[in-house]
Amino acid sequence: MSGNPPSIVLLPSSSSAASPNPSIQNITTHPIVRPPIIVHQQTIQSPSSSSIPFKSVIVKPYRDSIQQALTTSTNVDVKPVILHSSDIIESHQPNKRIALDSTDLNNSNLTFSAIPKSETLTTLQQIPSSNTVSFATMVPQSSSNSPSYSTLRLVTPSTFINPNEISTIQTSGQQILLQQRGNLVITQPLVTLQVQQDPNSAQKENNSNSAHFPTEQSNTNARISNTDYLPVQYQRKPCNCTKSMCLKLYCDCFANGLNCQNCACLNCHNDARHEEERNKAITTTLERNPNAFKSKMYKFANTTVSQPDRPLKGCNCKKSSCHKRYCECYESRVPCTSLCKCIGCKNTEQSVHPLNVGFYRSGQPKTTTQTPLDQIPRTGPPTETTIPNNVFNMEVSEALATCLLVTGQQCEINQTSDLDSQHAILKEFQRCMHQIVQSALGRPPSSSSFG
DNA sequence: GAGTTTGAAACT
DNA sequence: CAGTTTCAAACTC
Repeated sequence: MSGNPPSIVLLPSSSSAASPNPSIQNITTHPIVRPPIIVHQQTIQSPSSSSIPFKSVIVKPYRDSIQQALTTSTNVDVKPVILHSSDIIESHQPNKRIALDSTDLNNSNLTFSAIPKSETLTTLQQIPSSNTVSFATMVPQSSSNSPSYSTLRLVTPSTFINPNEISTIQTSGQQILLQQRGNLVITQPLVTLQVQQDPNSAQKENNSNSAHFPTEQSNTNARISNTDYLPVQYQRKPCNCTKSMCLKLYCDCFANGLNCQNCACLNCHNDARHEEERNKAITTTLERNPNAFKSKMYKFANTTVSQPDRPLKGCNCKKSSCHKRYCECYESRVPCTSLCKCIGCKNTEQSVHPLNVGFYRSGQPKTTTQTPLDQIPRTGPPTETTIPNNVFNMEVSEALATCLLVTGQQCEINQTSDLDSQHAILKEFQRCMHQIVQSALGRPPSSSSFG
């Protein structure tokens, strides 16, 4: 498509009046979906710069991030979406995923920007990039006049990119989904928007909005297509509810604050078509359980102060020894705590996944060979010299490994010498570690580069 | 794939 | 609040 890139303007969900411009479809945000969660913000220079280091690490766990996005306070402005009539929205392809490597991130226009509280508008734009691959860019609208904007820190990039799958904005009935679903960006629940049709042309059911934002594709990008390389825990499991209409917490989709998509459920009301009913159910559920839709298990280990990321409840297992996925603690890969009422528990700090061992270690190093990390005191809240014990969870470990793999692959592609490759990987490791620690300390990572 | 087991959520 | 029922997922065969 030629002309201006399509843009989506997020406006408060309350201002759902039809646009005065008849050529514009009005779309309001999903009532419970908040703006993209910003784990850390970084002010960077103009998005036109191709040297922006977009690749970063989100320390927050996937689930927690989503839930925080869904339940976070409303003090950030949310604006409805405005689609230009000329915009084309691609039909929804639920399992479509996109993964990008660091080159793509560094060379593309892909950024996810924070909406500073002072900002009133945020624009979601799709900008054709110089290499003919389009990415979604979400920038404060004022950025056109401003030399800087805030950037959402992205989870580390995954390995491959399939140019055929670079369609960043999709619809599912009344939903627009931004689906960069590598293990780098968890945007779907964060930028799930509900379409509200122009009243003049509204039909009772919004079925198959088949337009799509055009996606320029590069045939020169010969990377491997693979939609299923994501770790299982990053992939959304379709629910199979038959009786709950997917409006009870039994339904994982509902419990995670997501609409059902590509699920095998029967009589599903957990979708945009039943928004009213769904909202009612959410209200009811929250009345009954104010902690619903929040992460139950995630916690900062070894901290005594109450904080939002501590587990909100414990499990109640009797027969599984807390070693089956029935156990929510086990499934969340956290050891059972004093909050649990389980019997015969074997899900202790000593028995968690090896990759999480460092995570729940209670100050006793496993070996006598201490690393500098081992010497970091592990009690109390994070300070200048300490970090929370749960920094190196599975997600972060995998993200770190992926970063290093990507770096290695790039060296291979560039036919870098072994020595230089080693150097590059070490530098990447250093950079990741720095970011992880910075994130753990609750600071925006420094923008200075290591190289 | 069907049936059973399990534990969370819902209900009383 | 405690006991029971319902539910969907995990598990077993």
